[in-house]
Amino acid sequence: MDQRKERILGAVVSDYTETVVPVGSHALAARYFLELSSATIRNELSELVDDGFLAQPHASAGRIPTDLGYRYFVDFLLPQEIVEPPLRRQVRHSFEGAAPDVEAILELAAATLSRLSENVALVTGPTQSEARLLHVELVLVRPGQALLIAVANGNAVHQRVVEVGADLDQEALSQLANRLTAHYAGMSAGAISQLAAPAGTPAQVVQELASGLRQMETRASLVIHDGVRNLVRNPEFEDPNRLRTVLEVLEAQRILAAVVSELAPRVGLQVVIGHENRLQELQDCSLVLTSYRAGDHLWGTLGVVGPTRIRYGRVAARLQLVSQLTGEALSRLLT
Amino acid sequence: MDQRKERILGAVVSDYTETVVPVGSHALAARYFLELSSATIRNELSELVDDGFLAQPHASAGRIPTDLGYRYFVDFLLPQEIVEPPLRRQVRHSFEGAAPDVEAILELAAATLSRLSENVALVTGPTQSEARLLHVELVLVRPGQALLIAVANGNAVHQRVVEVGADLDQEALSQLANRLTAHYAGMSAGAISQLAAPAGTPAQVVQELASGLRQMETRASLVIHDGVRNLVRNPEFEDPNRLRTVLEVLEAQRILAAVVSELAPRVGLQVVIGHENRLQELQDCSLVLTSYRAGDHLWGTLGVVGPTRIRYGRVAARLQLVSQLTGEALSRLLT
DNA sequence: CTTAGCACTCACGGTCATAGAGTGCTAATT
DNA sequence: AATTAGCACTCTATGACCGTGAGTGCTAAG
Repeated sequence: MDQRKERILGAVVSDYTETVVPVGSHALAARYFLELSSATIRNELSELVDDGFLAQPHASAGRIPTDLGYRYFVDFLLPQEIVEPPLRRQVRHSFEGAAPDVEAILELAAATLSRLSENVALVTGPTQSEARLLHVELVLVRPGQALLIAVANGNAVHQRVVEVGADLDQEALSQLANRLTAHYAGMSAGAISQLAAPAGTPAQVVQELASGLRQMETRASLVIHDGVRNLVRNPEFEDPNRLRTVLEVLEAQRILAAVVSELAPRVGLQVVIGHENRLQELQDCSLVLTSYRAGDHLWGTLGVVGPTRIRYGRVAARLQLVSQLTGEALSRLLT
Repeated sequence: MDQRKERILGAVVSDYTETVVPVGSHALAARYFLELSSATIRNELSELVDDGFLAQPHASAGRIPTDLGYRYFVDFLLPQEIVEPPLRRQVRHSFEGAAPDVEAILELAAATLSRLSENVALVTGPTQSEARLLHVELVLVRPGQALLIAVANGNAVHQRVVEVGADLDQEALSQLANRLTAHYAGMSAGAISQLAAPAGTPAQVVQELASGLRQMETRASLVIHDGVRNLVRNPEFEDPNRLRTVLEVLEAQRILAAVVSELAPRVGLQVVIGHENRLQELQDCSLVLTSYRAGDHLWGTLGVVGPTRIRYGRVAARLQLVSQLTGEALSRLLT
């Protein structure tokens, strides 16, 4: 793969990405290679097809990149784009004005990312490597039932109604909660389930403390998405069946969570192109993923879903901006 | 509007609803009116067009109902459908197995409703006519900052980091929380903001208590939706622009919340057909809305969005089933 | 009031021809 | 040896044309 071939591949990718029209030798010569004739470019194109980087929709059409072509482009030719400073400022500003609430920040991230990427944005909730119990509270809601509130580091709160002895009044519950706080403070889910509970603690309470902490650790099962409206603008999704296939995945929380968590990069950028997706339903799509981090132990995934001809360079730059701002916003809130 | 005309209108609505093909006099005669000739039906159809209940896509095509036609159908001709017992049982069963968590139940409701209606489902969070404070807790997260936790009736919990005096330790915070609980217990947001706070209470805490309660009262601003994948199956949304228009509303939380809360029926069924929608973007859609209630003071809205030729009878029946089960599930959890 | 009959309308689908973009190959050029 | 001009060929997209058939409205008879 010599340099000229790379330039041509790059030109085809850029051009097709913007126009969504198969690009021919003539157009290339005119738009990108004033110094070459269309015949020369034809020869190169022909070889790029042989090598699997390009394809022809039909014999007398221009070329479009294959998934392999995009892969090469992403791995070796990706232009380092930057987010225009005015846009950058504007986005930063909107994150600074975000409501101090985890959900609100995640939603802002999704909305912003879908706007900036002009595609579908995915955001997972923050995952904590190890949630530690800070505080326990029990509030009587009716005889025999109390609302258990567990607070962990990172301001995570878990609540659940539990059964308690019918003879316990609010006074007794508060005392019990204080004992539990003293007993378990600073512990993780594993430690809690191993340590014997203080005398008189209802069984369900301890169970719920541990499982609550575990839930806090894996809020990543929550995947929010935004920007489906952008998807339908792409000519490749004019076919209702294709669109439906993708929508089915996007709306299936579990599947989506599995896909994202399988791919989630701890650091840096992860790009999955078309057929590289394990999920058949996503084989017309590309994913661009990265992670945000808030503090040392808290992190989540941010991603963009679009057609394989998505503008990788631009999307990557904007994704990284949003990831950084999301991390910062959550840090301010949680640590 | 005599009875025969009504029958014909009903037949056109039913037929078009199922086939999505303009229905002609001949087809009507053959399928629904064996005793009448197509010529007679033609005369009636022609009058129904004059009256505004039907329309013709073009001069030599069959008839399709207008919004007014659907309105008449819904108001006077709607068949009382019932949900088939096996389906009913199956749905009831899935609600019985729902996780004891408000969000989980609402999501189950949305998923179920979109499946049963074969359209887009909308669900708002429960609104409380008047939230009353049950319990206050303050947890030190770092010097000068504490996590304020307010518990109201209906197991509603609000949390927020607030600024407190840097000299307060956890001990002092707990005492303060106890005083606040004693001081404000049983009060609504309005009452709290009027009553003077106990000495030594940081200003932000009282403010936050009141605004937290108000937020609990109006969790209706949360509207979740599911089943967009069903939307693209409808031939009327094959046009990407139409689809996009609707998607833009569905993805705009605020707008959607405004639409739903404006229409939300306190009781019974509310149907909005095509142009009856205030929002221009929804003029190709119909909404079918009802409310669910959990206990005496807690209620929310459930709805279906589909094309104007949605099967009103069937959707209404299924919507009411889901509404009932949602209410029951939330009641079990919250009261 | 209903219906048979009839002329008329119009979308739909198929065929056909044309235009134009694009290719691959060959031979000439540098 | 690489590049390019030239040319024949391929294939799609577009638009014109036309027959078919579903459906209508109107009229006159039952």
